[in-house]
Amino acid sequence: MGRGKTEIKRIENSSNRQVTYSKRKNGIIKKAKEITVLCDANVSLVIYGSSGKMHEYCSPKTELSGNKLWDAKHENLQSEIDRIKKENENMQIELRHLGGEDISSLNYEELIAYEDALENGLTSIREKKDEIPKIMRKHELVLQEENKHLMFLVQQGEMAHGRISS
Amino acid sequence: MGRGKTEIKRIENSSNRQVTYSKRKNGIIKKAKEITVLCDANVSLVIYGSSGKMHEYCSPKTELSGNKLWDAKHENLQSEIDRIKKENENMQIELRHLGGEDISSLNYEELIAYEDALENGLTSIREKKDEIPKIMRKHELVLQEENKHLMFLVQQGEMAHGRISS
DNA sequence: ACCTATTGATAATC
DNA sequence: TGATTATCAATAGGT
Repeated sequence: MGRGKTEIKRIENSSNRQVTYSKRKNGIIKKAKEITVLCDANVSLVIYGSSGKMHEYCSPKTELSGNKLWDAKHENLQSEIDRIKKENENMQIELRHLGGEDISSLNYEELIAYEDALENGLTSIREKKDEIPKIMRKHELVLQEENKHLMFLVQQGEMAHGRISS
Repeated sequence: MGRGKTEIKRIENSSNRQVTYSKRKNGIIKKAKEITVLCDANVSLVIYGSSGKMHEYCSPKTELSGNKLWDAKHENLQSEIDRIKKENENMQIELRHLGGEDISSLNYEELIAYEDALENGLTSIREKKDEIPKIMRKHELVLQEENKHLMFLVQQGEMAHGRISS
């Protein structure tokens, strides 16, 4: 349309192409708006010009179920990632500090705090560790008792069947 | 366009609306294709008719940089979140273990490993901690020396001006 | 669905 | 860029 029929093929002249792009982009957006109003339709339209500029149109109802929703979701995800990464980093630093690494930057108070934390942890771990042999010993004793009992029952059983125990 | 000017407002007659929707939808998709070819543009277009049917057009290059890319990006982000969360959780558990919490489930070997780790960390931290008073002491000595020097200079200056030092 | 009068979009030009 | 206009393209309404 316009002065002379237009073949649908790439416009080689760069500035012509830019002009046509701009005009037609507006045309499409206008039509999108129109069909939205006329027909109760929902339209989500994104146009990337080769110039790099992006234009978009979303009909009102689509705004929350189309691309923008995705954008929002994206941002949410990204910010969640950032938050978790931050958390992660802090924990890594703390773990390294607890391991005695990268502690040059710590001041005296921080060092004492870590010392306390490590001592407390060590105490708890050692308590638990030292409990275990005792528990194992208990289990051993219980098992030994049970063994004795079982052996007694076995012997009784054999005697009741008139066998001679070996 | 057509027989009589068309006002841009909702078409109340349902079947007319449907017909117009269908025609204009095709028109928009055609225009989208045209701008794609003519101007090297990328278009992502989704139209939801009120009838519930959805139509879409993506220019070839957009197919990988438009909605589908977003989908992929979503998946990437989601999996990154999962990965980091996992990492996070592990670190939290380790931190708690190092603090002597939630250690009931640990076996003897693990307890010993934590004990070693805590001892090593404690050793490093204590070394650093014990260094600090020494460094401060050094600083103090240097400052004292400097003080002495300065006082000497002050005294000399006062004498040169014929004053009597108090 | 097809047809065509008519409006709308736009290519060329300034 | 923006405006103009001759032309082509899209389409509203009728069949």
